[in-house]
Amino acid sequence: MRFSNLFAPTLKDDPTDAEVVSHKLLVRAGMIRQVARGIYDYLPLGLRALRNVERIIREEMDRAGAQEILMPAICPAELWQESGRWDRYGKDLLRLKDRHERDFCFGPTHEEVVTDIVRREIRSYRDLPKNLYQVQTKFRDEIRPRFGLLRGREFLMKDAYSFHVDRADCEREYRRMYEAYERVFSRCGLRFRAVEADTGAIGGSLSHEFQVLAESGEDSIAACNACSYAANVELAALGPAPVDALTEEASAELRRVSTPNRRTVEDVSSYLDIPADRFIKTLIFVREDGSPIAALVRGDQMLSEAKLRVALGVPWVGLADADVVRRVTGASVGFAGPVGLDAPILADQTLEGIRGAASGANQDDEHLVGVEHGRDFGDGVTFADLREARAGDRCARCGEGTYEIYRGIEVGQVFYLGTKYSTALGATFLDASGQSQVMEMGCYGIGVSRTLAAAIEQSHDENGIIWPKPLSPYPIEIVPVSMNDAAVVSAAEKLAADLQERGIETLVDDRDERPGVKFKDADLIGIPLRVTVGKKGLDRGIVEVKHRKDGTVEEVAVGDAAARLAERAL
RNA sequence: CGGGGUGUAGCUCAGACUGGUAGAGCACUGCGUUCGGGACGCAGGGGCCGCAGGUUCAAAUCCUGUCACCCCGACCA
Repeated sequence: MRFSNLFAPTLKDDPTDAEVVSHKLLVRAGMIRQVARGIYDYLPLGLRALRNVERIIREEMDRAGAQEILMPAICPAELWQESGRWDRYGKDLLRLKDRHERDFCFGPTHEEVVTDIVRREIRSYRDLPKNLYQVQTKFRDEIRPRFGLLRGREFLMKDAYSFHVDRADCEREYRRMYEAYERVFSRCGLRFRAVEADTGAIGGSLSHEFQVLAESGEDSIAACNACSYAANVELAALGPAPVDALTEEASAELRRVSTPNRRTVEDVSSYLDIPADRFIKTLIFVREDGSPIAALVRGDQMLSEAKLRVALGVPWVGLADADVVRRVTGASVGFAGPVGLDAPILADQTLEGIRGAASGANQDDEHLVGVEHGRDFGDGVTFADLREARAGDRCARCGEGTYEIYRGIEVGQVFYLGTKYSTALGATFLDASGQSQVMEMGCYGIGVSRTLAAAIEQSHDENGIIWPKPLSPYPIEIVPVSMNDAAVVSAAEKLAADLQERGIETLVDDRDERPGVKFKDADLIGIPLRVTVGKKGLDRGIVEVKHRKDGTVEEVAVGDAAARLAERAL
């Protein structure tokens, strides 16, 4: 490809609306342009890189035995009503009406549609298992799209769904997909970690996320420094042992103290001069049916909603609004406490046996001090692992190591779904004995466009993108230093032709620009190998090969260049 | 949805407080000089100052509304 002909409008300045580096660089390098909030054009270079991610995914999915299909982007409401998600999915679901006023949605995920295909066509255990995948544009009307391709509303996703005769077979496929994902992300040149994950709105009971390690990531993951266990912090298992000896605090008299308008742990802590870890933080939640529940964690800890859901065995909980809080506690938000509270209470296990603690008094502008588990509250309290893991917390899996916390960008997730959708939609088969059985399902997603952005988050410098070789729009860029020097131009063109003969497509910067301009753009665009063809080199019979990654330059004899480059480009 | 911010040339931004001929740098066009890390000179082109109302002799500037985009929060593969 000749640069003079390429549609790659590069920019010198960072666009003001971009915050993270992948967004800035993708725009500056002329690879994407925003069309609307969270919706982007892919220009030629960006699209080529995106296609590379797709290609790797397809190769590994096919290798793992999955089959590609393509489902509609626009899906009829009926299927979503059948699974119950039409009402439950919320505003992320973009709903549309056709000219006949029939309801449709732009598919944010395709469990319903794929399950519908399978229930209509598969009747026998002999037809199972099946793993069907697609690479498709999805739309989720996110509350707050941001970070360019990392959290768009429209995005490219690979989603796969597998169907099985029993759980064991489904778990076998789960492992196969897990391994396929490891290959995909390794081939993309990413540093990543597979972590145990929450199953969220999709449902199911076993799940791993594939997290690309990057400071700009929106997820926090906890990884044990002694064993192989890693999990999203909202789920990372913590042991029952208290992190410090709260129970050794002397028993104290229960007293009521005035705390006018001090609602947060921080406020009350500084007002009463009691450290935050001596507080029992009481959060009121409601379940799907509206029934309230109180969740207790220490004042210096963060409650994990995911862990609370798991402990309750429910798919959803939400923080109660002010009215519910008043009804349950008799006070406004900020003064809830476990003593005398008339609601089921779940408490983090580190609170078991706590003494001399402070908590809300269930009365406006008052707190209690000297609170003691067992003496002042405890009846009907269930202890569970409810808090978010922090750096230094002991790993509950091995009991040896402690957690280190990393930021991650979730680029893929695998789920064991069980029979949630197959039951709702009636995807059944006849087993060997002629009995009707419900299919076991798994689902497996990769954010294709997000993976592209994640690669840049992880691989760039102050001058621009540094593409991992397998993702680069072109393997090699050739830069003739001057277009006015016939020898330079013809050497560059001959090299491009020789490489083309070897099946390697190059980007040749044939623009009549000053060398500095071409070098800057080459760095920005980030192609891994840059061949500089200049008079100085040609006089000595060499061209220069510069590695984008580390800036090293090697001189290669003109005659050997094509062969040498062909080796390196592959 | 709540809080904050910004909309002026393709990009980055001045101008607004104090109303009076719409600006700079980069980019773009032409000519010339230059040519190994974002050159220089000369001459040009390019604007419904987000949109709609209002105030005024006069509005980019003041007022009201509205739309878009960005940030923080709640939410989320």
